[in-house]
Amino acid sequence: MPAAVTEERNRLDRAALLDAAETLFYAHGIQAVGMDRVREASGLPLKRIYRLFATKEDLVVAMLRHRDRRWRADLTAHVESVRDPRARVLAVFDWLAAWFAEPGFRGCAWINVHGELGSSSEPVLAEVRAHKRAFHDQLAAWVGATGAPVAEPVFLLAEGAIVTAAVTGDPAPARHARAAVETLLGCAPASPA
Amino acid sequence: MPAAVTEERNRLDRAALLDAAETLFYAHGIQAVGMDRVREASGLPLKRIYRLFATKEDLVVAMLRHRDRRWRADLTAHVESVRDPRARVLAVFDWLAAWFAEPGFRGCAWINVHGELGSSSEPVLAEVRAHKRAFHDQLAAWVGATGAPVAEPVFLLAEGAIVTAAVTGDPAPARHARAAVETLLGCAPASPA
DNA sequence: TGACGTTGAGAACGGACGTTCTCTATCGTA
DNA sequence: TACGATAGAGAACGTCCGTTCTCAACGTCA
Repeated sequence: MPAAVTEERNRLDRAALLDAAETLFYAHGIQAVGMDRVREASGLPLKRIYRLFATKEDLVVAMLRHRDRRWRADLTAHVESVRDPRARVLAVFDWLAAWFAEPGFRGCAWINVHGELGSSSEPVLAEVRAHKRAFHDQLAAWVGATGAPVAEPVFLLAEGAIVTAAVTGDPAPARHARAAVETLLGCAPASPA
Repeated sequence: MPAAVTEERNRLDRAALLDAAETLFYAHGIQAVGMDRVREASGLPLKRIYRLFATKEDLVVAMLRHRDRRWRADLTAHVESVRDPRARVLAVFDWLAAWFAEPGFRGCAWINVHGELGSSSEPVLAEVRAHKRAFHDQLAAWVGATGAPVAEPVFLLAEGAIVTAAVTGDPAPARHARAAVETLLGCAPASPA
């Protein structure tokens, strides 16, 4: 069998596996989902799964990276379809509002996994921090383009809206955060610490 | 044995058990801590534990309620030692900053447990929502006393600061949130949606 | 065609979990 | 002192987990 064909098959199986793992782990948490359910959902034999990822921890890390790429690409596509810098920042919160209203929304996958596993897995913790830093830096760049020095509070409002929408099951926090961001962008306060 | 003595013993054992459970569950998560570790840490025989709480889920719910009482009482004591309404709201974020800097800080116990168990346990979910609503309402009362209609964003900034401090391990979000709250309290915007 | 490396399907393994049971010791009461 | 209910210590039970192993089927190349 040509190596190129094997490679292509691995690529497709990896994608199917990561999609199945993401759906299950996001919906139920990591420890509540056994590898057998991942096998069942992905349609891949357990042996192949373990050849693609040596341990469940490896699969979790890869799943988080997979989700990170898609999540940030979707957000960026939505936000950067807008031209005006202030409107861009507000568009972040419109995107959040739409996300919160999706069926099956269960908050931030990275915050959830951090709450569940804590610091018991160094690679997972690193992945969580990498995602949050990437989101923070991206948001800070969009806020920076408006000239208002309010990147930190805008980030905190986004994070607060995500966890609050998750816990309450109500998408309203996106509206509240958006209104506050409008105020902050318009206030031009002395630069914060 | 007089009933009163038995009652008193149960009360003391319950308190020791809830303290031990809180420490373990907060540090490592719910599913990662077996009942045997709770027994070891509390010094109580397994049989007595199961007479006080019929299932692990019952223990988790009671532990969350126990922590809720202490957490909100500590916060309230700190905040209400201040007189000026605006200073009271800012004192919330000073208290958060001190909490974030404590050794062993691992974020909000209720958000963590929600992320871990999701909606797989109805009683736990209810306890999480009850805590968040109580904190929200308390904070809204303090913000309301300043006359500024910014209860929602102040709450979201607090939540965002808690999760961000937990994930990054850095207490700085408390300062950033505090600075933003000062701005919001001073801005007097048109009342938000 | 025939030998062989690799695969798929699922059983098997070792351990951990929540919960219950056994057995002995203890204590209050007569 | 003798007895019955209760408590403590920990073994035991049934289940589930992550991971590995077995074994039959298959496709590939001499």
